[in-house]
Amino acid sequence: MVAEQAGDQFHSRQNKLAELREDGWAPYGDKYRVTHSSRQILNDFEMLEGSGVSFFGRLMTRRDHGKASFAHLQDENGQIQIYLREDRVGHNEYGLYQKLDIGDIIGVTGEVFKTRKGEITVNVSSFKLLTKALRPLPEKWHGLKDIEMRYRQRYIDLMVNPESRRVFTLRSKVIQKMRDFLTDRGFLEVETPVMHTVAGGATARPFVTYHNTLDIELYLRIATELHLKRLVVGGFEKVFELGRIFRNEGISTNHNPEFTSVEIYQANADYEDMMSITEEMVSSIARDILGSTIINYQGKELDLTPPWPRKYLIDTVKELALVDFSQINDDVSARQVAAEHGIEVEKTTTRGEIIFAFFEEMCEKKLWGPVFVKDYPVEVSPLARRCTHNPDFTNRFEAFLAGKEIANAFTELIDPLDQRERFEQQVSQRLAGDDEAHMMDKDFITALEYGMPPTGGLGIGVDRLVMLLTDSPSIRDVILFPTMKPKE
RNA sequence: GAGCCAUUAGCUCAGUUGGAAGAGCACCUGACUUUUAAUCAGGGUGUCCCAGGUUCGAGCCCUGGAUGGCUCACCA
Repeated sequence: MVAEQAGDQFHSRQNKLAELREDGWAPYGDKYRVTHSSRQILNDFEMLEGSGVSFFGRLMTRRDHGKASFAHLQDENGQIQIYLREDRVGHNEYGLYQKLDIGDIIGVTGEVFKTRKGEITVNVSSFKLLTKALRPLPEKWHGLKDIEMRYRQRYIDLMVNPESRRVFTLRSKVIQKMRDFLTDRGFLEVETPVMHTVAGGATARPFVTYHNTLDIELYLRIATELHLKRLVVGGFEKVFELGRIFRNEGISTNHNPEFTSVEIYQANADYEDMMSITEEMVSSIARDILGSTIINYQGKELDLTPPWPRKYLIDTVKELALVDFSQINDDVSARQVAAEHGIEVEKTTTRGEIIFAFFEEMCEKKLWGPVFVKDYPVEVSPLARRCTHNPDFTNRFEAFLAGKEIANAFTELIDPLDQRERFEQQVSQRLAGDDEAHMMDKDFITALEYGMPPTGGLGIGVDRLVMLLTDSPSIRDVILFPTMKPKE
């Protein structure tokens, strides 16, 4: 026997792989005929005790006792113990078993029983190696803690950290419930382009790409809004799109360059209707998945039970930033107040932008919520309808949960002339150097000129909602493969 | 982009004042037919993130860099 390469479990396993092949075992096998999963065996033990079962899983632990051995096999939903004896499986197969490593995937067949200590176990009559693992698993007791490796090599995280599997299973259920909630209410799920010639629907910097044969630059979408509204123009009265959007901006515990949003549009509706949808959808998802509308996030309680309070943005600023903008009615005095509070302004900054800046900088994080903050300044809401009795503000709201903005919605702006002016305002900001300002979308204006019914629209940040429901502190904990810099 | 922190064995981590690189699990050798963080006997398997520097001597001190985390900035 060749001496082991010192210190290298990878090479040790490669040697075993070669030995297995020499001995005629196939280290990468065909599918195994299974009858049960680990969970089914554990759940139906009363019924299955004494009868034969077949299942497969990854070898996670083993306790060898000479001519017998205990081990745990893990499949998608759990682990179950197996018991092997040489006099049962045969000398040859037991020899194979002794060459197995933790991490290998095997299929087993045997009878269900309970050990002296009371653990449901399968007494193996035969087994088959399905997949040889060449790399060792992280430690069985502490799991994989290295955050960087958990993100970069999520497959290891999923193998050894049940909590991680729970988070992503729950994420999937949240999205499923969202779909059910909307389709049950007559919303039509649609798919609109991911590659845009004009990146619109939000104030954000887009990713730019290039189409060879068309010889044009294309943008990855920063929102689904403008295409969905075109569909409302076209006559679809209730639509939604659940999908990935991309923003070429900073990365933080609340921002990933690609993330998932759901946007919902309903004809002949307004932002009050969108508030109802938001609070009903979020609370019903929590109730269905977590069993309660009162959840815990990072050690604090968050009561999602509807109705959620509604507060005017200007009142929120008055309350939390202690500035009463109802008494400050022109740009000049607003800029003066901003300067007094250390909020940066330029000569052209307007009262509305300053009110919004006060809100973002001094109020948002204090909003544990849930709360709907409503009626935003028109300058920062270029796609929202103006309030009937105050054209400086719009019928827009954002929903805050645990200090995070999770929804943004408005009564949509359907007046094509006003929309054109708003775009022109954005374009002039863009020319002045604001590369996050909106671009002119002429076709969208044309669509509005054909006539869009009064419409309510809503966008929800799915990742942030999943963070709340899974009690995850970072958005990277709820995205399977978060954006990372290459290591080398 | 800035500040702070982290990076040591496959994994989780210790490493004192600058003086011969450690533990547990994993792994390797052997024993063991109901164990379960199995046990028992033996074995340390390492680019101390990278590159320089100071020093008789650097995991430790200094400079620069990489990646990650947190905070801030940025950002619907």
